[in-house]
Amino acid sequence: MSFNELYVRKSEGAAARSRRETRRRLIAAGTELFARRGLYGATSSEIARQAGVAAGTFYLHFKDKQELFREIVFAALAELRAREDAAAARAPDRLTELRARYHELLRFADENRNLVRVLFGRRHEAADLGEDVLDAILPGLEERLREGSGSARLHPGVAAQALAAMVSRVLAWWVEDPGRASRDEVVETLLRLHPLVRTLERAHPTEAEET
Amino acid sequence: MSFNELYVRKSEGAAARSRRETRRRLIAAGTELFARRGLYGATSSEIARQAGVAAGTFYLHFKDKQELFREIVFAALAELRAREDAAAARAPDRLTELRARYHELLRFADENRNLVRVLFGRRHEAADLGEDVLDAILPGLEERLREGSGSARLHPGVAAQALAAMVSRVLAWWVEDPGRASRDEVVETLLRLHPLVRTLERAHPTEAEET
Amino acid sequence: MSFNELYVRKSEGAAARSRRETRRRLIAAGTELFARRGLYGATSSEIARQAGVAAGTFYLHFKDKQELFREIVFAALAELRAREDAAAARAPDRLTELRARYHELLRFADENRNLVRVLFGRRHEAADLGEDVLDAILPGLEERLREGSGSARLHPGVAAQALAAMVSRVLAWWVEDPGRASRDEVVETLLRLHPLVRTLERAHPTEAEET
Amino acid sequence: MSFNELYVRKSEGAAARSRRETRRRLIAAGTELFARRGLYGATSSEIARQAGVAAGTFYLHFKDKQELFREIVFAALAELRAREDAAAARAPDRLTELRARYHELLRFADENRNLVRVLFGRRHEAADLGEDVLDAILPGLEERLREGSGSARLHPGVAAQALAAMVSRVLAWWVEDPGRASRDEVVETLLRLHPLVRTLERAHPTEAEET
DNA sequence: AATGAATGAGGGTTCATTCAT
DNA sequence: TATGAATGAACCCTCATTCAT
Repeated sequence: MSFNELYVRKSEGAAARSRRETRRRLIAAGTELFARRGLYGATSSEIARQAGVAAGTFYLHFKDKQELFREIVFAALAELRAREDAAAARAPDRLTELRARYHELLRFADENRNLVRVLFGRRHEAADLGEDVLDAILPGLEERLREGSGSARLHPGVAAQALAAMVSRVLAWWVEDPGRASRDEVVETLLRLHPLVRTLERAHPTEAEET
Repeated sequence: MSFNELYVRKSEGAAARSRRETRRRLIAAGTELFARRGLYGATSSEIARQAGVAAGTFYLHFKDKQELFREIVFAALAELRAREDAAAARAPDRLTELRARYHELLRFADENRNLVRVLFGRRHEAADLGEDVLDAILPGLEERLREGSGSARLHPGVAAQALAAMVSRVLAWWVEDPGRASRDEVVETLLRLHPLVRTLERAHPTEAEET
Repeated sequence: MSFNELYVRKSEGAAARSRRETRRRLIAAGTELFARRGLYGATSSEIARQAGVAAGTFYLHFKDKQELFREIVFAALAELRAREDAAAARAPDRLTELRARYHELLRFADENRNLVRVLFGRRHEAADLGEDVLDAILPGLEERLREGSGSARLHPGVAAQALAAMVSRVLAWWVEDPGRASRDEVVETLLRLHPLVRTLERAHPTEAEET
Repeated sequence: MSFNELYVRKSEGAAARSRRETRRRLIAAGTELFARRGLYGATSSEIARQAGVAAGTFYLHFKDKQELFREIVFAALAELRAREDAAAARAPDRLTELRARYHELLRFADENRNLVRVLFGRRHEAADLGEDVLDAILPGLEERLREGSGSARLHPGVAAQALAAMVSRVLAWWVEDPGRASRDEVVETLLRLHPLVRTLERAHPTEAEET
């Protein structure tokens, strides 16, 4: 029995490993192809082929094309958020924190261009998914804006939409050709455009203004 | 001959009028259906049906689905621009001009919700088209930013992307439910977030700041 | 205008005629293939090919495979019923009427072997459809049995099921090879097995019994 | 050697027992799923899963899906026949025997509703199998009818088909909802409809007629 | 110019079956 | 003997587009 068990265990391990590897390759292939051709343009068969597996194998790992897409998007979002939070944790004040977040964001984008294209690029076919992604981001954004906006004439809902769009588009634009602007230029420009930085600038004019 | 000519002319006129009318209806139907279902979701046959013509007629007026889409998008853009310029012409200074432009933009959006959805809504399947649209808008934007940004730490390319994204998204968000914010709130928030207004504010702090 | 109308009319007529013809051929091909391979075994493409049209054309005429199947089955049922009723109308008494119905049924079956195979053959994949077909037949059957059964120990529901099964199977069996029994033999055997004929026989023993 | 032999035997015994158990569970799962979803609707993987084994295991026990289906059907048929014969053995005359057979049949059907659905229910996808099943039943039936029908105007082939269909359909109908008719009602109705009972009734009018 | 029936390539998806472990 | 990941053929169906009328 222990023999059998061992055999079974080993076998399961190999199978499971193979399965995970296949899944990983499907996700990688999906990320690239979705980025290149969009949700509609990419076909499940092509993704499978690029992953080096048969067409049917796709459906052993994902219920349908949408599911792979979701998976890719949310995994990316989660990683991004984690990295941003880690970068933010070390910041002494809010302006520094924001700058750190943006730097991290740019670094992440640079390392995951395909992902950025899928997430924020034109050809935003995320369809229903788009809702979910934004619903996951916007409320927090709005909240922070509401807290921080003070007496300013800023409508938090409007500002949240504006901010989210601004950042996501700049990102998508930048990864298309990072030579267009240095990381610092992008970060500093985004900072200047951030609704709350105006307030921060007032509080610490020397730091933000004197360049 | 002149008789015949007259007849032909008249006949051509009627045919041409009928043709133009068919085209107009196809564009109207396309606008609505693209807005409702997106570029991929809307089918050429459905557009034809909604326009009250046969499926094949579609292709007498447009090379393919993309062409109708282009047509709709650029016609809308042109009208929008004309109205904005008209509104801007009467402004005494740049802040007032910008405010007038935004107000006109919001009015236009309110009157053409479907168009806004097609142009800027999620499900931005404009695909290759998106490039063209933005290429048509962004250079001017960038130019103006370059002129106006003065010594500020703003990268014009980045800021142009940010601005375009900000405005287009806020528009798309607002037309989904105009009750979310008053027209004034939207305009004023967008103004506050505009890269150049910060500079303007500095120049004329009383006007923009004291509310 | 009358010219145009005429043209249009003629054109519509030709198109409509062509359409009807295509539909007719799809139905014919479907009847044969469903009979030969069953609902699952027959493929929409094969039906289209056999009808001499492209695969997609199938779906211009029928929502899906099931719909063609339904169409075939109910059209056949309707025709059968009409012919039976016509045959029955001339009968002076119930036994004669029933005999006439059975004779007409056999004649119909002989002329439409494929249809009989589809309707009653083994490989009864009519699935949900089967319900509808039987629901269309059984209630009337049961009603007549209830009226006619008199004091006999017959449960009308059971007898209705039995009768429907008996007739439909015999039909399917017979058309497989009509040489197995003469039309008269089939009719007379079915008559002898009919629940109500026993009663009738009792009433008029001479007519039904003395052979 | 005898030691070794013993060991091998014991080991084989355990393996064989396990194998038989797996097979038993596949058959049980197959019976249920074929009844619920039909031959096409049930998938080999689903049957394996319900049996608690891996997909591949299915094919260690059965050449293919059809084979399991055959197995189920013929095993059921054999059991049914055995029970019927046992019940019939105690009968003093043919009418009593037939009544006993029918009662046993109903009892069996009630206890094995899934089986009845597989065997005789609509969605008769037994396909080629159907032939075999009926070929196994009908000849005997026909023979008995030939013997018993005496001078009556009954074609034995026709009557055999009719009888088989009648009984199998009534069974399938009844197990769907046994509340539709009592066991006695079903049996008595079937008896009245049996080709030979007419003759029997003539012979023993008191028993069969006077109720 | 308009019609609308027809085309046919191509997509997503399923599932019976195989085979390395 | 059992596992279960993988295969890949096959199917249903959609729709942009063509073309005879």
